[in-house]
Amino acid sequence: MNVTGHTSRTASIRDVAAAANVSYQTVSRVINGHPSVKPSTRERVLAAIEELGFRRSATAHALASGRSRSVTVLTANITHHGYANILQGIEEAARSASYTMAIGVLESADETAVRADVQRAADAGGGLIVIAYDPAGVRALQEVPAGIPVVGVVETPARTPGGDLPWVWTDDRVAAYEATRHLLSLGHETVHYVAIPSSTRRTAARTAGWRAALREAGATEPRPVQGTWGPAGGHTAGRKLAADPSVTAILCGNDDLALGVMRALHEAGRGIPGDVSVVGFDDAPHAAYLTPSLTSVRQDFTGLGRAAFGLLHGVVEQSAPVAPHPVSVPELVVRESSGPPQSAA
Amino acid sequence: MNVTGHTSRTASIRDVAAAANVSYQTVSRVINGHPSVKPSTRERVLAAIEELGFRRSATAHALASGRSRSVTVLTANITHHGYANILQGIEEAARSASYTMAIGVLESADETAVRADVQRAADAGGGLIVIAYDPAGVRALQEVPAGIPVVGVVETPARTPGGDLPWVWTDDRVAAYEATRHLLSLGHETVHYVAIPSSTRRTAARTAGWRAALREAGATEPRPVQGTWGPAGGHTAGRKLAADPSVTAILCGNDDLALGVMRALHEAGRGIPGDVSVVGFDDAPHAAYLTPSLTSVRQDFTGLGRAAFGLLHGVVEQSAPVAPHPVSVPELVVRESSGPPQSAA
DNA sequence: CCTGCTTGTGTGACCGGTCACATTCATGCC
DNA sequence: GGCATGAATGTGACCGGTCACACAAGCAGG
Repeated sequence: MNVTGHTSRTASIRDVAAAANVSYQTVSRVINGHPSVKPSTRERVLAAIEELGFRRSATAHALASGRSRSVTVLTANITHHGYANILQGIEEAARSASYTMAIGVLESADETAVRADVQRAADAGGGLIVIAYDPAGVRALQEVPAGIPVVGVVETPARTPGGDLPWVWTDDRVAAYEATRHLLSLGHETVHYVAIPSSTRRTAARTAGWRAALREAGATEPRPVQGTWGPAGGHTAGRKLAADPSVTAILCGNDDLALGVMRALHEAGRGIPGDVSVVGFDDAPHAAYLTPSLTSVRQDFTGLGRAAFGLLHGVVEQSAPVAPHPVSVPELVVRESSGPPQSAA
Repeated sequence: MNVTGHTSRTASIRDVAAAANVSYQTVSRVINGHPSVKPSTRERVLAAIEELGFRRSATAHALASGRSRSVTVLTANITHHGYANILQGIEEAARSASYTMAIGVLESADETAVRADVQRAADAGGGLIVIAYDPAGVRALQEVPAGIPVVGVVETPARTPGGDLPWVWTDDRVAAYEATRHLLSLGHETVHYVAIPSSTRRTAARTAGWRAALREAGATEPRPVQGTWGPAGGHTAGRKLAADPSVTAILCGNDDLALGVMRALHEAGRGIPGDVSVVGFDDAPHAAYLTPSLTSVRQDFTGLGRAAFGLLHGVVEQSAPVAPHPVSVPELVVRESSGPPQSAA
């Protein structure tokens, strides 16, 4: 509110200086909390600031100081559970560090498109966080020009080619391994897997963990069924699996996929977990409320986002040592959708 | 990639000028596509730009020109279906207008907290879009200082107090009305309602539409049950409703709420839609894949987001006339979760 | 041939801050 | 008393662009 009635335009540092009868530099000192300003002067300046409704321009500050106090997050998606919660975590951490968060959505994995997106993000000036869970993200991470501080949220850490990269991740491999072991230990002969689209064909962490558990148990290794991110993909995959009576246990790359699979099984008249056990991934909010409730692997995406920002902050302020690290250990939450196979029941 | 091997620091307009042997102003003309530059000169400048890897600083551009080409979206949530898809729509539209999208999450509805958030967003310089579906958002919308271009995504348009405000919304009232009529026409005596937290106690559009349909049909009007945004709240509400055998039809403020309600009904041994019909709201991706699949009201949140940006763009460039408007008409999607009451079956 | 307009280009100021350095004045110490 | 020292404040340049205007050259018309 402007009590005096008319605010022509936002007041600048020099306007304040004039009003307080000091130099602009003194005003700068006051707003930056510099110690050597006489208390009486400070008072005067603060009064002028208040009176003129002065607010320091973030743009000018960024230009002059070189520090922009902003992060741009590059991601191929913002609506799915995992992505959205990572964003949430980044925002939380950013806000408490007085940073601003911008978002750039990678619409296509096409090389030139991604390059353009990365450039736009880089032009913004601040640091970058790239969610590299998919081909578009992976490519974006590669495409970031040198010299720009960047942190990657990745599926699997690379085998550190040239030193440590500022990356964060969760241990999906172990998570999938545990989930698969859970099903095997219930007595299932083997476990089928409906995969999320992965960042790179070869190193899908979840697939690897699943496979490792099967191999270790000497179980047969079915071909993973390729899914999408949403329930529709799960439904399609589920229909195929439902047609095969030998299938008694299915691990899904995420909870939406699991939902679609469960629906397909239901439509095919197969009971859960009576005929087929289903396990999801991520423990999205709805997993616990499905009928049957869904056994899943809980992931701390928000914490992952916070960690990503923390790492970036360290890089930018080059205070903290930059070390990549996984965040929390995923935790298996057993619910109604998984049980022993019928023959063993 | 830098083929020459070493990029000291990002080249400025004057570096390019020196390399091309022209004045910085000519470089400025080239990058802005000004017509009166001799083709040969333009070539030379472009070559220099390419060679030095010059990219115009968005910060400096914003400061000097006064236009920042950025939107900041203020919202209390980014993970729920509706909010996330609005963001998605805004981003799409923003990207195609070469705008940048920043997000500020309103953590609390507390007045001073909201004010601080709004200030931070305003300091960024660009336009503002406020999602005012909840108390925090509504307050934020009020708190935006005059002179800053802002568009509100609101639940219900105000009865235009002082002229038209730049707002967008969907017609939730009609949507809830239709959904309620659907249930009544199936033969239900009345319809219970589990509400989402609304922006203001009095003018919840969904509640109003529901109530209008009941009144029109001469049905009794049960007290709406207050829910939250997530399935947990629906579960709590559902337990109460499940305990009342007279309840045969429930309308839920969103699909997550409906999920929780369905779970509670199931736990209480009540069949859907045999004993109780359930209708959701928003038609989230999982609605179609639940068992039973959920009757819901489809909302075009992405389109709403795009419209919001379009309106803001019009305000900022003051080209298009600024008129508030609802976007699409919500559409009822009937699925398995709603049917005639048992007595009528 | 001079005026007048267009095309192509350069100069200086400015956007709203920060930074490095200069200056003034009051002390403290020898 | 003279001088180094630190506190308090001011000055000019600069960050990387844009804007308003000046200016030179080319070509038309009178």
